[in-house]
Amino acid sequence: MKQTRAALPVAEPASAKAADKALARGAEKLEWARQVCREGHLRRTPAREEILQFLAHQDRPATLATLSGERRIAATCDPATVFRVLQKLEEAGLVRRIWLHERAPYYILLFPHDHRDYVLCTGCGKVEETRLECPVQKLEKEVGERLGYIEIHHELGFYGVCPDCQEKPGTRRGGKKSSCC
Amino acid sequence: MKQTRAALPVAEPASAKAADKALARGAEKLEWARQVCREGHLRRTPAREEILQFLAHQDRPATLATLSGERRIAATCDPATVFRVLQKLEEAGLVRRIWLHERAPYYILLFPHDHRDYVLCTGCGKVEETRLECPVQKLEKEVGERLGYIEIHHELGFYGVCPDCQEKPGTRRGGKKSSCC
DNA sequence: ATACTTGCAAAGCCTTTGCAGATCT
DNA sequence: AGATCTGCAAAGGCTTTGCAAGTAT
Repeated sequence: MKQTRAALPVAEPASAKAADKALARGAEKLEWARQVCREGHLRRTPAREEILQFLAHQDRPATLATLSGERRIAATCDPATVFRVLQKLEEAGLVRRIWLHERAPYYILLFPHDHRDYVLCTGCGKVEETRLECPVQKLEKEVGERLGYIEIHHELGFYGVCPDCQEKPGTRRGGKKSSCC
Repeated sequence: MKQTRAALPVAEPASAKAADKALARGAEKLEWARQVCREGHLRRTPAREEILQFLAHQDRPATLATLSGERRIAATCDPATVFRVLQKLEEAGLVRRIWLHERAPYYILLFPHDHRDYVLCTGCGKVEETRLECPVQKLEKEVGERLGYIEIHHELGFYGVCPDCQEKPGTRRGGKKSSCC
């Protein structure tokens, strides 16, 4: 499943308008992230800047390999640094590590009120976001009350075979993964 | 977070009656699992038998380490065998590998119509089941239709700080994990 | 000036695999 | 007999860390 590790292509926005919007949103996130860094007394370094830029403009979880492999980040710093930057960002509450379907952790930016759920292809490992209303948010409170947990959040992942993989053989459950996407 | 790796204690049923019920359900699952194995022409070996017994009576995901460490399984076979047995069971559709909050995969038995959602403590790593109605099942179809995926399933995990960890220091986000439970 | 960051290289942690011998059907 | 399993030991893949040098404040 090499594909999972390679840089995930950012989905092409449907229109120029949508592209503008996505860019604006990315800029907004980036600004927020810088602000939080400042408040957390994290120094502004090239590595952090590049990583935050990437995360802010990427609407899906990224692995360490994805990040380290991304051209601009790779040109700026070492993979170990990427790891440590993410670690710091996590401590600062900017980033969260989640586990989807691989041994490798995925990282997401925790922009406020920006919860997303994902769909993963069990064939090729592609990750997309559902773009559906998430029905679980309100359940969190209930879980907390019944079991006594606090500071609750959730992660919801859908797993299935994507259209591309459906056309290729050898992609089914338990079989070896294909590399279509 | 050593606790995650050690054998997870099976929750004490509230009453003798509940205990009986849980046992009966475990037996039912075990019978089903054996049946599927037979149909899949998987040989009946001590290792498989022990592992299936454990999974059938355990209502929460178990890691390789948990399984390999369990007394009866450890006495029966080698960790590499546990790994391979689980691999085979996964291919046969009896077991699924899921990723919760650690690099290590968790394994669950896929007893039909037995979907569960979990709550994980970000402090100590404890895993419980929510015992709440899962509202996501019906969303699966929608996700499939919109994005063209087939053979969809989902995994939903809640993350928070459990009651035990709330009493201990150093358990908060980004901090080092405690070992209370 | 000094505390935080980074690169490089090495260490770790678990999973995963090869192979020869044991087992199940 | 013949295909499957298993143990042991070694290989792998990625994350994680130590240390000395570099850099932001």
